[in-house]
Amino acid sequence: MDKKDHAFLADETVEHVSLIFKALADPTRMKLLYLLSQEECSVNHIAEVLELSQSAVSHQLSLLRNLRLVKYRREGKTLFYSCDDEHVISLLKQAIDHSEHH
Amino acid sequence: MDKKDHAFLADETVEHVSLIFKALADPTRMKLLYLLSQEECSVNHIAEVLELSQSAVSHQLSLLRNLRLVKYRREGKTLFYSCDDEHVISLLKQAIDHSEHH
DNA sequence: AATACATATGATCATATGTTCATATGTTAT
DNA sequence: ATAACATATGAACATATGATCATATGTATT
Repeated sequence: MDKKDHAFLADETVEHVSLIFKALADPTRMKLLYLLSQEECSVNHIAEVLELSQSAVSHQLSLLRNLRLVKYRREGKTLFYSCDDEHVISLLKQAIDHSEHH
Repeated sequence: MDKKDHAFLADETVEHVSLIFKALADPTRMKLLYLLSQEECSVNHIAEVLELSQSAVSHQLSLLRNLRLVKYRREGKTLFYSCDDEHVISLLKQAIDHSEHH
């Protein structure tokens, strides 16, 4: 096929999909999203469960918020985070299933 | 949920899925895999179509080969690469479709 | 065997990424 | 208002990553 005849992806699309996959590709964020796909969590709870510093969790949540992959609600001093993109969770779970079944 | 009660992902699974998503997350590799999902290509053809150096393409193909995401056949001096993991292509196409339709 | 062509590979370098540390912000209770 | 708690944020640092350059390998042709 000639270059000119090719079905190209829009740069915008490539960039956006790249950001989503980068978000999923980091082990910390993957575990974090997987955890949030199971239950709504406070920042401290995430830190405890995943054995990470509060700061590390908060930085990662900031990145995931910017991509609108997570949302939160406040209850007193505590913020409860949850997933905000079912499609991305679906991609993650498909990849996990596939990997687990070789 | 208590930490001990949690459905954890195996480290092995996390690592493997991370490698797959990392492969998909780089714009160059994403375009490369998308191209190969449409047609079998020689290394030089990929380089021309994607406007990359032969070396850059070869390095990326090496990474994709190690992950068994691509395979190749030889015809004389030329190597023809193609996709070797339909499931990963499916993940990529889902992400692209979702991104294109907002 | 010598040359040309297609591809692969190692080293180097600049940039991106994730963590930590210190500190700031926001909320509640006293 | 102050103290205590929960979370966020900026700077600094170490590691990972992707491109390039130079060169090596493998194949076909003469």
